[in-house]
Amino acid sequence: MADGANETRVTIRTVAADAGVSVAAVSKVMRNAYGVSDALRLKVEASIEKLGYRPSVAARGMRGRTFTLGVLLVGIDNPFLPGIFQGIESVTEAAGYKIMVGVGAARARTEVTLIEQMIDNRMDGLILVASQISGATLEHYARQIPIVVVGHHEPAAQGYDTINNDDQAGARLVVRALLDRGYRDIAYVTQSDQDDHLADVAPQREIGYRQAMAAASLSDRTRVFRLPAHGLPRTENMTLLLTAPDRPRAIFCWSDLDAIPLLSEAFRLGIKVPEDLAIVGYDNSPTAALSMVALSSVDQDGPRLGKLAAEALFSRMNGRKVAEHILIDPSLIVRGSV
Amino acid sequence: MADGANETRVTIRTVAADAGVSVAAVSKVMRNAYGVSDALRLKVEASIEKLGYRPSVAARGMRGRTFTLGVLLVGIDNPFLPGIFQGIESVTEAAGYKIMVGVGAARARTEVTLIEQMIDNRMDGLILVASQISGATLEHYARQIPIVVVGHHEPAAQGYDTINNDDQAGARLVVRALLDRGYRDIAYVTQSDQDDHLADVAPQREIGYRQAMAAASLSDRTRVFRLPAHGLPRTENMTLLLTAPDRPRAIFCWSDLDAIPLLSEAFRLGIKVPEDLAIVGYDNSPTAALSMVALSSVDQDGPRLGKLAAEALFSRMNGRKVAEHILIDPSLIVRGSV
DNA sequence: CCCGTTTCGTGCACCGTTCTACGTAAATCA
DNA sequence: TGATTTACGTAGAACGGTGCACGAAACGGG
Repeated sequence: MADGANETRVTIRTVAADAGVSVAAVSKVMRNAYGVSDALRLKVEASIEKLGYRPSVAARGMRGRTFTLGVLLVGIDNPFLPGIFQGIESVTEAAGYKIMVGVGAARARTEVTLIEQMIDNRMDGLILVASQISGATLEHYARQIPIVVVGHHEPAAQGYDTINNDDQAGARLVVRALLDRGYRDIAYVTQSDQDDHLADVAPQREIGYRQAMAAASLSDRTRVFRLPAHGLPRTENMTLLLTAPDRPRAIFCWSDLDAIPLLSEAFRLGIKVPEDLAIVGYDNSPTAALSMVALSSVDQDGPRLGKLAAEALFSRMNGRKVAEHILIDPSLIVRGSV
Repeated sequence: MADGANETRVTIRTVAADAGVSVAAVSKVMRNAYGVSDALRLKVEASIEKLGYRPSVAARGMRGRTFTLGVLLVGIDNPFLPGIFQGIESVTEAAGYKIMVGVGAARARTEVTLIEQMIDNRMDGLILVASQISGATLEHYARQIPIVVVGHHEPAAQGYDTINNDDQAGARLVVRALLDRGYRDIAYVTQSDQDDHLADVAPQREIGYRQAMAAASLSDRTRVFRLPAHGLPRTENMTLLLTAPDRPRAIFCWSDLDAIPLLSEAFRLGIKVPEDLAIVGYDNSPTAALSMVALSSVDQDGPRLGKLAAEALFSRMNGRKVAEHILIDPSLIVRGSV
């Protein structure tokens, strides 16, 4: 079976033969290791250039490092991923590391498979973004490969690092901004997932929401709506929420991912924003910034999160054993929706 | 240097020792190769299960296949990628293949590096989505690994397959719909890239636009605006275009990626859509479907494209040598913007 | 009962790297 | 000048699998 394409590959041996040196010498040049004369280096580099030699990552991974990092993303269409990804890249590119991406589809099962896949591919380290995987499972894999987690709160974790924006603080920011503008009837809209960990961002934001409401002595006005995570009923539930007689005066939505459809649905129903209903989201997605959307949203500075994550991973790969848990401050971007 | 995590890995030898058989026997079981008794298989499978053994993709890749496909995406924030990706996954998952993603950032240089990266990682095949790489370069890599290209027209390519929606037809669809509604002063807005291949989708759509205008004897009304590909001047150019005294009456924009910001800018400037200006995009992104955006757009059925691409790749991996070039029909989704 | 086939399991030579250990020649020091 | 270093380059054993070639045992037909 299977070939479909072939052309004998240029290996380290081909180069060694061409340059008239040993395989080990070529290897040394590649890794710019100690004990290589300029003459040898030049000879080998010339052959490499001439033959277009590239070392096999697979083979290399069997002994040394692969200079490749794995990045596991929840999905491909989440608005806050591009920023984080870019932040990661800015660091890894400078360090000469390559990135391989896995797309987890927000299913823990898939994510686990991908992590194993990346370990099996001998990546040097892993960054998990908004992973659904439980803390215990993470500890398990963290024993096999350096791991840094973004968008998943596990402040007591020993084996891996976590980098997050302070979701609770972000939520408090939102509630306080709404209170400042005179809103009292503020509800929180969140996703309800079957396997909902407290570690996920949505529950964290809920905590912040409750804290801020309590601080304003509005605990009794606290209301939380949970949207089903998958399927069509999601939109229907939004419509229900928006057309209910006791519709809240202001909604803080866990993510732009839901805040934007919610806003759209409000628009369709002729509900005026913010005159009839104020809405605030989270993640400050590009769509929120569009002038006809103008959704206020919390910005968690994805590029910075990504950068910190990559740096943490590198320091961990270089031997740091004690876990690091970083929390950065989010900021609220106010637009027409409040 | 570097370890940060370790725990001696379960290898094929560990399993062999545990099951009391040879390494080769375990390998045979893994590959369900010929010549394995049920007794042996059971013994080995029990050990695999017990030890939680997973074969190393890297090691395996040095001789056999890795059962991993590489998918190269232009970027991470392009609205038409999720659909394609999902289509690919639907096929590969069923076939028991894993997917590893590379993100090309729309730079040919980066993309080339990623392709090599994937070849070096011994992926069994590659799907390139909206790649910027030239046909000649693709032929080169296609000799090393089976390749299928999506969103890049190269109908004469010999070494690899192309799967596309008919961009010319999609553009004609748009122009005809606008003509039907009485618009005559129809302009095309495209991105202008330094290395602009005719193979890319934007020039293809331009061809379709010109064809349809010519067919309506409106060649003299044909106008094409080119937005710079990178940097801030992009938005400024949009503003310029929208505030020009001879602003077109209708705009067909090469992609929602630009059509949506354009629409947003029009909104900000108080230009009424469609009363003062009609806009149509391409890719039918989720944002276009929002009720306050309501952008008409061409749908190219990403999931179908992805599915076809994956199927083509499999058939190529199974030995097909003659290239396949598939073109599917796009459809126009009409919304409030025309 | 003998001999040619199958069937099953094993030994071993790869695959393309890395890296330790070692030999040799040149450079440095006393 | 002889004894040490130091610098350079090379063998060769890993790494974790695959898959060919081979031998032994079981099978089956005449």
